Amino acid sequence: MDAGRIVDTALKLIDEVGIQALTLRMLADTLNSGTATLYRHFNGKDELLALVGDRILGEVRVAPEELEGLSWRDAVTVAAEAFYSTLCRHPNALSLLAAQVPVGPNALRGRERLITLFLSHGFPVGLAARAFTAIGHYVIGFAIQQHGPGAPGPEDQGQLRDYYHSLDPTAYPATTAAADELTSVPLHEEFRFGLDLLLSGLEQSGLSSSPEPEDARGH
Amino acid sequence: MDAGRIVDTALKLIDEVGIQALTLRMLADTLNSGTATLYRHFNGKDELLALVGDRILGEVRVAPEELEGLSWRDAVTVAAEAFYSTLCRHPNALSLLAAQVPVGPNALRGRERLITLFLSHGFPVGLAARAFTAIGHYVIGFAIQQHGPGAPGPEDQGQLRDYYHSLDPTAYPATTAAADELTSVPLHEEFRFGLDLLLSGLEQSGLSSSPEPEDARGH
DNA sequence: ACCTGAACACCGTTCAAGT
DNA sequence: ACCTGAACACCGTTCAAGT
Repeated sequence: MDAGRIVDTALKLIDEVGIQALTLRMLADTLNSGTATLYRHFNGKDELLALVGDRILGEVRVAPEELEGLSWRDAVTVAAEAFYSTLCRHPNALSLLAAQVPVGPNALRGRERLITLFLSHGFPVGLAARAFTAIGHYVIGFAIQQHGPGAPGPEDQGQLRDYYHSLDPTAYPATTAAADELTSVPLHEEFRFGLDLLLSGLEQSGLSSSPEPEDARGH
Repeated sequence: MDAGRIVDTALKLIDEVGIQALTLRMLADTLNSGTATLYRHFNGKDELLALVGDRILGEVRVAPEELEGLSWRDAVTVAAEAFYSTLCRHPNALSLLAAQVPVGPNALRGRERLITLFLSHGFPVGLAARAFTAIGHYVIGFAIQQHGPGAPGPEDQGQLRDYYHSLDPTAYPATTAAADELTSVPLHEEFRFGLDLLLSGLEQSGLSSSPEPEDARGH
């Protein structure tokens, strides 16, 4: 029994039953072992969960060829979309990526690639670092809030709409007026809307300072 | 013993010892009561924690006069800053606001006010709803990732910088080059950077559609 | 009617005892 | 040297028994 198989099994169980329901006994049973054996490979549950978090980041795959010839804006969009769609594949495990600056090997690799992307398109290092932080936080934060445990799934959007509509229109005129718009937009579109806002803002901030608007969109 | 006092005490304990360490026994002891009594007021720990989350949202205070005469961009900035600074006051409780669309009374009040703000400045209802979602998710997502449990506090930024610097510059050229920039920017400034990107993007998206650029900045 | 001591099934973690 | 059964202190939750 190697550490990798334990982490893989833990992620699979979390995907199936949720992170609250994952138990070291359950994990040990699935591996035909005992809980005490797990402690030979990890210092405790927290350390194991951190490795599961990095394991998820390792699933993000963007082939270098995919980004070739793209403008920085299109390239960042492709990378952010790949990141987001990976996170959506593990809604039950998302909370593992909150509440800490990920420093596992896969987190390092992803950070390196995105910062490199900005630098290679002429962003000064300070702007590249802050753009990375803003976009990284946005992607993870959005995924956690829309897909995390307890969040209404696509089929619960209807319930949320009914709830907004059931409010007193005198007390909540704006919310009831926007009820349909708040609940009808597909989550992926909602994600793209905010991402595009960030990138438009970044594009604009570049006009007054340094990053090249060379390599313009659409080829 | 009323429900409000239980929620207040729970939040105080979470602020002090963290959300993982909060125990119903600890909470009951602090209230000079027993755990079974708590179940007379809440269906279980999850329901109690949801109320603590809404209790935090109730701390966000923005006086209507503060927003008077401001451009929509400045008004949204004031509101987002007030929201963010409230969240920063309860770092140990932030995870309560992730992973669900908040629908408590204070969440409703805040949503109503921000959507009203957009509508009153001429945003079409669809754009107002998506702008609300994007900004709300950004504020909460950013706060959780920078201040949540396990996240390095300001004093740990130095440790993170040392860690980035200790990496092999051949394997991680961009990360080591950006190490100082990734760890030296004050968190509040980093928050403002991303918020400004979102608002700039929103401003730009308005130019090609409908929201009035009337009420221009700076008065 | 309202409260609660004591129990229940379960958790993460440890360690002496096995192989 | 590596594994693990059984125990430890603790958790959220329940309910019969108290007032």
